[in-house]
Order: sequence, then C-alpha cells, then structure tokens
Amino acid sequence: MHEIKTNHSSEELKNQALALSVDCVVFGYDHDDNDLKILLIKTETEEFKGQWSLLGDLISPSENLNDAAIRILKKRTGMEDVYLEQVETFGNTSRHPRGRVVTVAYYSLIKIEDYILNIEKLDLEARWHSITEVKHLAFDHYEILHTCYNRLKRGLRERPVGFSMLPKKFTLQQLQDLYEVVLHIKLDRRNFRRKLQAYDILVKLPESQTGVNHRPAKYYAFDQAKYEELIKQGKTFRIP
Amino acid sequence: MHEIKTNHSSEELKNQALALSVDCVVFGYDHDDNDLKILLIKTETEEFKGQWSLLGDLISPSENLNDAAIRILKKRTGMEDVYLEQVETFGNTSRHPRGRVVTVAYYSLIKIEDYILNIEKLDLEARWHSITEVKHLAFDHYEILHTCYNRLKRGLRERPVGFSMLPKKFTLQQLQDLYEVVLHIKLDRRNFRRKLQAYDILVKLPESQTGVNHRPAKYYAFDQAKYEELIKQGKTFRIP
DNA sequence: ACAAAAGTGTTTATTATACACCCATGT
DNA sequence: ACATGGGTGTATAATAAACACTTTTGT
Repeated sequence: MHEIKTNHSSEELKNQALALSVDCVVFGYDHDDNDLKILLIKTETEEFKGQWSLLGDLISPSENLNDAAIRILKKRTGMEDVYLEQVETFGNTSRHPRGRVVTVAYYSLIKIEDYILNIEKLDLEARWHSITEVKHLAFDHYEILHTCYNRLKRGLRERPVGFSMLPKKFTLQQLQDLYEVVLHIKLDRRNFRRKLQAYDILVKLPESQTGVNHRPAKYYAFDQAKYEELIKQGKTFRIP
Repeated sequence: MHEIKTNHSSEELKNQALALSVDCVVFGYDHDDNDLKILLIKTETEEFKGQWSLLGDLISPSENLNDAAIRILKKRTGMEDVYLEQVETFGNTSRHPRGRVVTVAYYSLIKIEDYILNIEKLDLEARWHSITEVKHLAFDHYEILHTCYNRLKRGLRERPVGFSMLPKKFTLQQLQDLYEVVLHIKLDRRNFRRKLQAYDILVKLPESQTGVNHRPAKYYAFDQAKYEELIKQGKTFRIP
C-alpha cells in the first residue's frame, strides 16, 4: 500500500523529469439540505497555503491509474466500491509551481451517509463543500472541478449514475430532487415518474417512510440487472 | 521543435521512472470509396516489429499535451489546423514492454484530399487503412482506436465535427454518406436534409457538381458562425 | 379538521419516421 | 430517349410537455 504524501519537494519532482498524479472530484448528494457537495482538503503545497484542493496524489510507476484513484479515495474517505470515472488529463506545463505534473482527473460519486459513518471511526481531514460556494481552488483544480461537474451532469442524464449518490432505498422525490439540484432544472413530477416507470429499473420496496407528518412515500431501490437488460435490448436511458 | 523518435531504448524509459506519450487516432473520410480510414505507421519498437501503430511520441517535460499532439500530426501528415480532441488516458503498467509509459489518446479529423497534396511534397511514412480492415495493432493501440472511434461517433451526432473530414465545399449526399459510414446506419435522405435545413448551419454555394452524367448536386459549405449562433440560442444540434 | 407532501391521467404540442415521384444532366 | 442520381412534401406515429385534484398520514 502506498502512503499518500501531498507535499512534494521541488527535488522530488525534478528527479522525475515529469510526474503524473491523479485528482478526484468526489461528489455527494446531501438530501437533508438538498445540495450537491464536493469533498476537499486543505492543500499542503506551500505556494497555495490555506487553499482548498481536490483529493489527489502522485502515482507510482508500478501503479495503474484506476488503482491510484481507488487508493486515494480509500485513504481520504475510508470508502471502497465508489463510482469512478476518468474524465480528462490536465497537463499544462505551468499548472504546478514545483515542476511538471500532469494529472489525470476522475470524478467519483459517494453516498454521503456511508461517508458520515466512516468519519466517526476514522480521522479523515476532508470536508464537504457546497458546489455553489466553491469559487476558487489551489492549482487548476477549479477548472478540473467544473470539467468533472459537466461530465457528471452528462452522466446523470445518460446513465443511471445518480443512484450512486443516494441511499440504497430512496423515495422518488429524493431521486427527482437529486436530478433537479445537479442539473439545475425543474422537472415535472408526473412526467418524471412516468418515465422511470417506463424504464422499469426500480423495484418498489415493501417499506414506506416513517416519522413524517404527511402521507409517507414508498421506498424504491435501483435494480442494476434490469438496467442492463434494458441496454441489452438496445434501448436508451435518458433523463430528462 | 522536437524531433519524433518512436524507438526508445529501455534505458531511456527507465531513466524517466515514468514516461508520458501522446497517441493520435487520425480519421479521414474517403469519399471516393465511401470509407472511413485511419492513418497508421509501422512501429519501430522491436517487440512489435512489423505491426501497425497509431501516430504517437513521448512528450517532453516542457511541452503541453495539446502541443505534443499538434507536433506529431504536423510531423507525420504535414498538416496543421486539424480537428483535435483529447479522449482518454491509458496507463496500465503492462501496456508498454519497455517500461511504464502512460499515453494520452487524442482523435483527430483531417480532410484526406489536403493530406494527399502533402504526401506528394513530403516524404511521409504513414498509410491509410480502412477502419473495418484493422484487426490488430501494436501495444494497446487497437483498444485506443476503438475508444476513439466511439468518441468520434458520439461527436458526429452531437457536434458538427463531420465537416472537418469533408472538403470545404461538399454535396448533401456526401455529408449523408459520411454520417452513414461513420455511424454505420442508414438515413432517410429527405429527413436528413430537412433536419440540416432546420439548423441553418450550411450555406448553399453558387456552384454545382460538374462532369457527372446526372443532375448535378449543389455544393454547400459549413458556416461555423451560424452554428455558434444556434448554440448561443440554447438550441441543440443532434444527428440523427 | 387541517396541514403537508404523495400519488396519479389526460390532453396537447413537438418531433421523428415512413414513403414515391419529378428534375436536370450526360451519353 | 434513356440512365443516373438530385431534389422535394405530406401523412402518421411516437415522444415530450403541460397541467390539478385526491390520498394518506401526523397533529
């Protein structure tokens, strides 16, 4: 297991004529305040002291790209089996003040409440930030963030990735709220439900919400096998 | 200007603990035989002797990623101002027999007839291959090729990139043939023309085809400014 | 009984698809 | 005159969008 070290000296970077890193934009959907959040850490690089940055690290010559991303996520969130997707590689010669560091950007989706369980057990330094409040990050991370956000928005419309940010059981309203917040659009409740019903990728659970002072909503779960069946039949998934 | 050298010794690769390269999948549409082609060179890497490979090279520590792609294209095709898009970074530790080489894959679109003009003047080693005939390439280039081909297909449907593979003036039938060959689908001529007319991104030129023994087709040109106007109005381009 | 969010159908507008005949040119 | 591909319109089907009332629970 590699140790993560984010504060690399100029010497270390110069010795590798060119260094490669992985940076992860970690998205989570907070359904308590209905907000899309990203996980950031305070950078340890002197030149950007005090600024927030993405979760990243140099990759070792013996490590695959995806494995590096998984390692970083495991180290910073305690979580494995998160949704992960390579987005773009950023390699401007001027992007790192200490030398040439090319970085492969990933976005990752996690279920915030699973993460919450972990921070109680582990001593994790990362903090959630509302994506709307992030105005500036260390390095070119703000640009990377928005490239990844655009990719997430596309993924959400074209593939059932949203479920990776929801609890295993969720209400249709929670799902719609997620779509509305991430895509920044308003959806019609009846049309949204009809479309999901047509895809037949959700299973209705026998449980309902409890402790709400209104009609309790039914819980649903995403059925990956049914989704794959849909795709195998050449059908396309698209919301909205 | 960097020189391209594709046959790197194990020593050279080991000295950079990790090396970064750029590989370009160069697509061209041959409207004489209505076929999508890719440009390949014979690899100089001993382990893959005699096999075809993508156009690529190591990138220097002082060179931006896009600039490396532009340099490779200029060197191998004599062409500048080609359409270029980063696709994905391939970094499996085992992908290069001589060491760790992570490669950033690009796809590029060129007008074949402009290229033909260049090979008469320059001594270029690359050769066109029909994409349907390529079954195997050196390294993991076959996988890279198909990842880029999928990206091209998506781009063609969602953005007006096809024009980068056609002459400046073209007939509507040539444009439709390109879509049919690249996407591997059959389109209805009337519906295709109606949709293009609706987008209003083509200008009809005063010229027509000559030397054909049937009713000559009108020539059209793509109008980039009109396309940008369309997008600025929040409209979306999609074919089919 | 009231407040609060869940759940549910129908009508209309938009977009996509299917399809066949006349036109202009070269031989 | 005939062969060849170029050019054009209309009807139907499918999909998306707009819209409001009833239901269930807790207080």
